[in-house]
Amino acid sequence: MNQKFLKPYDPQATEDRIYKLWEESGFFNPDTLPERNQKGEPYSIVLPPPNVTGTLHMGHAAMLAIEDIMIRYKRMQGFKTLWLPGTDHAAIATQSKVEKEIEKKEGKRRHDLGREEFLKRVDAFAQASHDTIVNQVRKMGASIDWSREAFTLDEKRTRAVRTAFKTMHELGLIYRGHRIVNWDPKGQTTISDDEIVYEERKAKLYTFKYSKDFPISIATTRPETKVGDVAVAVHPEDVRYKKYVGQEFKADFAGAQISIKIVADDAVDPEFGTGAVGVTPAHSSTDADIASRHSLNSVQVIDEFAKMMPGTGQVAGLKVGPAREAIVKWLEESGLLEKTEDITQNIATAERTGGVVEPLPKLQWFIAVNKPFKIPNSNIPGIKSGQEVTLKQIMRASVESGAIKIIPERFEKIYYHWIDNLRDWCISRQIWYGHRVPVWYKGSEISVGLEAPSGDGWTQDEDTLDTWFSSGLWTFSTLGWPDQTEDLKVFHPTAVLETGYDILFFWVARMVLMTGCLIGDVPFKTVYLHGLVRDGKGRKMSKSLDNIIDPLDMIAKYGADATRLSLIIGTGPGNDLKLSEDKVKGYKNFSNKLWNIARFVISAAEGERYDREAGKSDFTAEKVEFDPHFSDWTPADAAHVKKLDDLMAEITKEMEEYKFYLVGEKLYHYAWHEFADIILEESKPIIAGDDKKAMVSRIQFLLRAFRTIVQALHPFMPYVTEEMWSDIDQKGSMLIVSEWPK
RNA sequence: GGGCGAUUAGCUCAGUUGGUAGAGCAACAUGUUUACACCAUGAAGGUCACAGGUUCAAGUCCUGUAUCGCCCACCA
Repeated sequence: MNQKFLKPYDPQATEDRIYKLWEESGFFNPDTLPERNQKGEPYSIVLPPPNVTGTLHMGHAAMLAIEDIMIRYKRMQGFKTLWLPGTDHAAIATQSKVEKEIEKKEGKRRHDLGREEFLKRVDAFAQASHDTIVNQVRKMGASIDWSREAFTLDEKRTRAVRTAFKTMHELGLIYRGHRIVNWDPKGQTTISDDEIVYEERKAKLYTFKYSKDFPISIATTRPETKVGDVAVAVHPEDVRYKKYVGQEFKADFAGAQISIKIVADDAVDPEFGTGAVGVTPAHSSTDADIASRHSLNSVQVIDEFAKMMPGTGQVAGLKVGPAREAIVKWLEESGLLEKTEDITQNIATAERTGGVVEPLPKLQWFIAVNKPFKIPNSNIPGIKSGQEVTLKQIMRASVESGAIKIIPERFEKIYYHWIDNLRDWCISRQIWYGHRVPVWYKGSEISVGLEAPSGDGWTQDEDTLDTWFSSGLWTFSTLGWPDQTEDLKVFHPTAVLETGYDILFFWVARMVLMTGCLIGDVPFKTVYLHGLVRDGKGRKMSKSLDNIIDPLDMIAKYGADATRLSLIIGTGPGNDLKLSEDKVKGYKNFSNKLWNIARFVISAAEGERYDREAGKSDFTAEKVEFDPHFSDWTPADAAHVKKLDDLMAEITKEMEEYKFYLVGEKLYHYAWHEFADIILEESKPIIAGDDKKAMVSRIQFLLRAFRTIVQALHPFMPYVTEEMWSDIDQKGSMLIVSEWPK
């Protein structure tokens, strides 16, 4: 017996060595898998690319553990498996992180460095961050194909992004428009609807009239925007105001000359406030909608720095805050203010910077989600090639038809709800780090393409694309699209997308949109959503709470296998997981338990027998070699075999149902409390006894059961199982490609 | 305002189509016996949030309530 079994299992001395063996074996790469897998059906997963903003956290560790389980399980079953890694440039997140760092160290801002120099700095940061991440992914034991690694901002992906932009522009789905966007004055960029976080804040609701002779009072929480009002909207059936509809009034509002038309619109709730709304088309998308229905013009009164623009009377040049106070003061002094109430309202803030979002009219690029277009080709059930559809319909049909299954199912409802509320997606950003909008201008000419048009005088759009635009292409841009590569043919659509439920809209829905539009297919057949990893008390892990558990720390202390198990057991899909260090520690003990089971089983097979009288053991007894076809079981062993077979059938079914938490727990329980506690204990007298048939039968069973346990546990605990395999299976094969026990 | 989820042993969670409540951890007692003290053996621990209903039978199905959590939303 290998002497290593005489000491407790040491993950530190094992894991890096084993990972190297796997990498050298070529089994991470579908092209160099054994014959059996080459002939197997393709099974592919793309890794949700971690942001190159720093290091991986427990959430990433959980994601890696789950995906590695899926891939290793399918690989053992003989599928042609591909798990494709990559990283995400994460545009605004990375840019602001580097910006903060530079400001802290050098006191400079990005404009002090200039676009080119600043981007060099970001690239350097991204590279360093990338290296850290790759190292962490390896430490987790991820059986991932590094030869196909991708980056959302590398050359190939740039070509994919530009091709996607050009194609969607030609289809009429990408357009440039002057529309109300969510402007983040702090980050100085537009953001999408999904990047808004609503915060509940106390506010004051002011009721007032524009002027003494104005017939209707209105209520607002933002008096400063009222210098941009062009109308007052009332409900068409509201008897109080019916008589005024169609009339127009002029007023001097705190020095600003405004003209207000009374319009009737269904969007107005007659029960709220005074039942009349001051319409500010330039600074509210609701109001912009009302304005467009009544052909009203729009007056912008707030600029990109959240300052009042010229022409706004006495508040011109003030920030919105002071401007609000000034207007309220003016209303009071003029005797126009009728009521001030305290209310709580949801205020829109930018997720990234925390800045209060200012709706502004701006010229930006959008993706039209409600515009019908002829889809060139489609494999999506219910949508025919050449049919007129909208992107929303594609997104809905992909899931409704069952072409995509979301686990857990309840997220399907949430997904539909999101689609129903979806508005055109603003994709241009006023930041530097990212894919530059592939559009060139020369005077009034516009060119959309893969590269600058020939000829002088063309300048490229200054803006970059929302990071989710490139992530949306991820399942196929990583496989070589727009080229019709072999990888694309074989591995797309991917089998499963496994990711956190928090990016269902940001990412999953966008992938469905982009893939449906550009490939005419679904990006994946199954979506498996995992939850958040919280601390032992159920709180989010954060720096300020100082409760962060670092995956690398856990791996160093207890090993990657234990860390992985702790992230799998005790949680189902879509549920948050509470993790404490004790939990990880418990599974470290399990690694060692397996180690000692190996020691017992191997030594028994090798003929070690304890001599009670002598008080010591020797290796003089007959050796028993594992026989996969052995059938001469004693009744007791036949019962054990049956039970083991039943267990395997059960867990194989549960693996297919993605119930990894159950499988992990059942294997843990069987190995420890059935196999070790009961079967091993009762084996001791049988092995040492005189009944040779019973002895052989029992040792055959021990070998068989232990091999099965090790194989079935391999997806969950790859390191310790692989390390033991070479001592269990003397043929020199590797566990990673051994056949899943049925 | 709309929607979703959770509530089962001290803690973390299972509980498949309704059929006498299960695991792990922790705690308790005991013990160094021929794998393992990163251990073993043993015992203990639950009005399945609450109230109704359907049923021969409900943790499971229906209705309602409470508490906690999450998501969505252009009541100015």
